[in-house]
Parts: sequence; structure tokens; C-alpha cells
Amino acid sequence: MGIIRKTKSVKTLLNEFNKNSSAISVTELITRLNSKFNKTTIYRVLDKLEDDGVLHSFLGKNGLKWYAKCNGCTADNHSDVHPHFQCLDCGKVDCLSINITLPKIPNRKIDLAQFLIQGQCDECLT
Amino acid sequence: MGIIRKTKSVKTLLNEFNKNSSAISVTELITRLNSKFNKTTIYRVLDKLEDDGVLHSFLGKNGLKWYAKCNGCTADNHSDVHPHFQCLDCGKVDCLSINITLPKIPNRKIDLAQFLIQGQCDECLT
DNA sequence: AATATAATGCAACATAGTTGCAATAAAAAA
DNA sequence: TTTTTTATTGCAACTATGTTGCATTATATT
Ligand SMILES: [Mn+2]
Ligand SMILES: [Mn+2]
Ligand SMILES: [Zn+2]
Ligand SMILES: [Zn+2]
Repeated sequence: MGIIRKTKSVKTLLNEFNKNSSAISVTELITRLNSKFNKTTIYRVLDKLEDDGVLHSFLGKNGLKWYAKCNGCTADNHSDVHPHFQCLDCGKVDCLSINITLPKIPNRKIDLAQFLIQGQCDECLT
Repeated sequence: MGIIRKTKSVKTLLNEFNKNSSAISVTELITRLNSKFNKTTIYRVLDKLEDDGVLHSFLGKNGLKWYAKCNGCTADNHSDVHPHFQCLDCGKVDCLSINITLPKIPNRKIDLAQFLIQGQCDECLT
């Protein structure tokens, strides 16, 4: 079930994601909003925003959970099958709007795929 | 640093991986060998076997750590950049010997990539 | 303003993984 | 074979991420 009431925590979290287009890890959000909201609230709001098709989640380095804004998703129609890029220098994570071609695998049904690419981002390269 | 002494735990763990070619999660190994070895030992031996190029590790569903046998790797030359497939029905994880073509990303340097595909395995399909 | 209930905070819990240190066991030396 | 060296182990305590139940609070509706 998604979000029903526009509470302070919902507005604050949405605001964090509107600052720029980068993904944000849950631990980073908890650190940032530590004084304002309980971590349980943050986990729950993020979960609902994902249900609503506002955010999508994925696992970054070390299996940490990250969230990023969706692009034209709705509650019934999520389509966030794109690779993610994590910079090993600064830690920043971005969604890559690249069409990844899933390999054909005999005798197996593919439901979903997650692709995490690691290296150095544009800013850290120079 | 890798393995120096062929201890019971080393032999036992290698034996687990020689039963078949599937990957094994650390938690599964801890459960299996619970009565014989401490979990700390298991974590440490796996870590060393990876250093030696005997096993390689990756993250499966929920960010859990999995290990699988390497194929012709040495301590100085690991090359385990292949996709992994996890069955959502039985949980089994396999290495896919498929050559994945990394997408070209402008202004970024790619160091490594992990590709986890989820769905149904051959056995669970029928 | 009164009501219904979604959302929150808190404490307690679950699980994966790590660390320091004393005790043990494998390999080398005697 | 016995002694010595030190790599490895077990244990307990810890860190970190994430979850759950329940009483309290805040939002939206009447
Ligand atoms: Mn994304
Ligand atoms: Mn593999
Ligand atoms: Zn960077
Ligand atoms: Zn299966």
C-alpha cells in the first residue's frame, strides 16, 4: 500500500530527491534526517513511495539499499530495468538511461535483472 | 593473504564446493557446518580462498554474499566477470558462462560490473 | 469541533558480518 | 619423535542494516 497522507516526512524525503537526480542510500538519508525523523519512518515512507511508482530501489556496493526517482512510473507500471553506476572514489550512484540487452539463457525464465557497474564518475576522473 | 595451512575447515569447505558446480551462500554454509566450525572461521576461510583465486564471491538477492568455484583463476589473475542467475523459486544460484558486453558510458571509467539475473531455473520451470 | 485512522516514535528484535584475544593445531625445525 | 613456531580457530562482544508491535500523534474527513 502506498502513501495516503502528505506528512512532513513524505515532503522532506521527496525534497531530498528533488535536489538533484542522483540516487541516495537509505543510510545517507537516515544520517541526514536523523534529528527530524526516526529511521523506521524513513524506511516506511521510502517503501511506500516505491509502491506508488515515485521512487525505485536497488542494491549498491556491499548490498546497501539505494533509492532514486522514477521516470514516468505509476503504481501499476514500474519499469526501472536500467543499470546503475557507482563511483568507487566519491560513492555517488546514478541511474544509467541505457537500454541493456538481456542475454538469452536456454531453459530459464528471466523475471528481473540488476546491473551494477562500478568505477570512476566524470567528476572523479579529472 | 591466502591460505597457508590445509586445515580441516579448508578441506571441508572445498569439499562443499566440489559436490556440484552451483554457488553457495555464506549463510547456507554456516547452517550446514554449524556443528563443526564457528561462523567466524567460515567467513575467514572463504575470504582466503577468494584471495587464492580458488573461489569468487558476489552478492545475490537481498545483498547476501555467495561464493562459487573459479575457473582457471590464480591469486594474481582473477577474471570472474560473468552474470549470475538466481532462481526465485528454489533459490539456487549459478554462474552463467556468458560473455556480457559492457555498455559504453561517456566520461566514466569502468572497473567492474556485477550482473544478477533473477527468474526460474530449468528444474523449477517444468 | 469531533471523529476515524494513517502515520509516527520508540524499544526491542533479527540477521549478516567483523574484531580482539587467548587457546589450539599444523607445519617446520631440532 | 619431540619441540618450537605461528597460522588458524573459537568465543564473546560488537557493528550495521533492516524489521516488528504497539501506544501515541497528526492528518484528513464528517
Ligand atoms: Mn535507477
Ligand atoms: Mn560466478
Ligand atoms: Zn565520483
Ligand atoms: Zn529453481
